[in-house]
Amino acid sequence: MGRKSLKEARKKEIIKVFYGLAKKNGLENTSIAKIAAKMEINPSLIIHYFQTREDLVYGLVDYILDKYKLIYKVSAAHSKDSRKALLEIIGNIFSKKWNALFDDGLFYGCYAMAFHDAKVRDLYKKLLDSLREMLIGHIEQCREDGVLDIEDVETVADNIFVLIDGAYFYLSLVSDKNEYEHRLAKYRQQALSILHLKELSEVAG
Amino acid sequence: MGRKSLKEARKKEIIKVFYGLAKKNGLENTSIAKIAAKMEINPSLIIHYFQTREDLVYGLVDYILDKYKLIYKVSAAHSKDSRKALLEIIGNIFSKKWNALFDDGLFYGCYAMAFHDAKVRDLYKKLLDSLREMLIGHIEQCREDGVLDIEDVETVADNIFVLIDGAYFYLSLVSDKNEYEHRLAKYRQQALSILHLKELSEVAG
DNA sequence: TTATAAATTGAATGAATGTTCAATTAATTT
DNA sequence: AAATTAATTGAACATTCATTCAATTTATAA
Repeated sequence: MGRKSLKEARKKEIIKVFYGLAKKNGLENTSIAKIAAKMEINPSLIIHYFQTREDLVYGLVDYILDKYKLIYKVSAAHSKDSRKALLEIIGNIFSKKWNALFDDGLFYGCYAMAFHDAKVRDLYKKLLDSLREMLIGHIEQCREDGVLDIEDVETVADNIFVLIDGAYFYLSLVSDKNEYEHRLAKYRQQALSILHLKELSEVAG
Repeated sequence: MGRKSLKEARKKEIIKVFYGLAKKNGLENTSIAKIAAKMEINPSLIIHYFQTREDLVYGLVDYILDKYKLIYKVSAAHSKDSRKALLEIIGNIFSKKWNALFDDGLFYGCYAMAFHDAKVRDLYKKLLDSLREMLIGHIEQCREDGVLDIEDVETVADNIFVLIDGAYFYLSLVSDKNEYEHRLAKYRQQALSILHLKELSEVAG
């Protein structure tokens, strides 16, 4: 009996507001009090759900990494065709839509925490490793299906993986829209070149 | 007349202590008071030299980016031989010594600030662009000297540039020494492959 | 030695921080 | 209706924060 718990839903609400404010003003300028003010609730309610600010930040990191994971999602339509699946992933990764859906500033802000917080470090490490494994899996599948001419799958996957991180890193500073798209296209090309593939025109959406 | 100014030297001292503390505890956990305590001086002295905390942070960013620039330095010995100069740069970049000399955590922490601070953004953008230009210059020189078989210099430079950023990004999370060195070697190999060069055994130090 | 200018201290400020605890309000079950 | 459980508030806490200002110490040149 008693009232039914809103715990999980409420925690997510709080983290979303946290995310929004931190995106605008930076992680270091976003306090519990400010989140509470924005939500028009009492600061102690936030502490009620997350016992400490530290836990709240861990929640944000989870939230951010979950979003990041989406970049590697494959649509059901291509899940049977390994070649199309891989091309979709490459196409997705090097598409400008992430610019709107995902905030790089927070991604790097939280990443910086990994250097003095073991828990954050583990979260990032595990995520990145799982994404790389996923990429290896897709490429391996393509090779088995005979649609990809590659010797060392791991090395190829690794080079693409690093290309992604580096591309995202630099692109975050490019504000000119045309330059942004131009570079994005170049990086995609480079990814395909690493895979020994030509430019993709067949796979759209 | 009057006392001679220690301003610049003192500012640098303060920033070095700032750097040291922020490296250990994170940027967000390093206050003016803590820096002052570590130096056994009065907090107001720090404000005397840097008018606001904001300015102090800008000073730190400058300091960090200056260090980062060193990665691209070419020793005098190789400055006449474009091929050796390029190989030295590649060798330098993908060497583990930066792990000790340079703190990636702060680099990313400050980088995150670029997303909501125009000044920091400009500092990073200008530095990265100048480094890329530098790389283009070296590669272009090699091509002119006929020691490099490359069509599109800018694209090649860009791909290496992005490889560097991506490599640094992921390597920051690799704590196992053997894996670290193994990956580093792989990334260097990939850089040379982009340049259409074989593994370098001739250039040491 | 005296004037000068910079270095440095020390005390004080108000605002914001994260966190606590007890009290109250609002659902849901018996 | 009564009991129960969770949501939420509100007041208070000690700490820390960046910053201020006036006072003092210290070095240098005239």
